[in-house]
Amino acid sequence: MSHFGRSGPPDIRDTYSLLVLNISFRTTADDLFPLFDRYGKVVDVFIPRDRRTGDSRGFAFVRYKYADEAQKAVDKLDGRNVDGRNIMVQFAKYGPNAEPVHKGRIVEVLPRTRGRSRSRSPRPRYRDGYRDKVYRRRSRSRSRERHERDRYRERERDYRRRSRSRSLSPDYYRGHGRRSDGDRRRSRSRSFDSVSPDRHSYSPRRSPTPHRTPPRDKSPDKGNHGERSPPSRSVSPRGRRADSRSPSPHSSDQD
DNA sequence: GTTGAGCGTT
Repeated sequence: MSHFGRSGPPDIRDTYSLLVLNISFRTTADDLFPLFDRYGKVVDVFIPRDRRTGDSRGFAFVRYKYADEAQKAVDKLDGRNVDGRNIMVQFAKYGPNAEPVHKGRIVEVLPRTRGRSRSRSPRPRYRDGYRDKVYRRRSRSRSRERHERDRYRERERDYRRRSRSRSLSPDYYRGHGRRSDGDRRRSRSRSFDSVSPDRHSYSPRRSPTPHRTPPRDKSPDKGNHGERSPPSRSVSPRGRRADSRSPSPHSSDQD
């Protein structure tokens, strides 16, 4: 993977994750590591990739050991041109396990409310004017949507596979599940039978569709047996020999 | 050969 030869997350006990966006598709973790390691102790650099193609998704996660170094890297590497692309470095908002992240650090969720939980105002953790350069375009690429949907679909598929099939609600089959062709065909046939029973009740021996004239040039057994007729005279009753022959009929008429 | 908003893995 994009790790340092280690499988899975190395250690996220006290690491600060930075989200690096707008990176090139060919930028690897090895390319970002020396760049980010210059501003602090980089614990791990991870670049999510597609499980099918294996291509980078265009963003990476850089985990620092200290918050101050991470902040410095954000302030320094944010907007820096890397591999011909201006990257956007910011603190990760969500952890790998969908856990809330505060300042790049995974917030420890306490099972029990500590005393009285005072409601804190959702003040922006970022400095003023920071999000001004994070705004993106409205339109998105359709190809990305397809990838995202595939990812989610794959994730759902994996979840379904692990989960019990009996737990699936009937609504799932009603919405996504597709009836077999037999049921659908039967349903449609019944509908047609109810609407117009005379339309589709045609005798099999009867041929409502007359056989179209078969190609004459392709049926040698039609009547050409024994008598060979030159295609330049007998055939083509309409008289299109001009096309069959040379574009100069008056010239070849001599022969 | 392409794409370009976003939040992560054995």
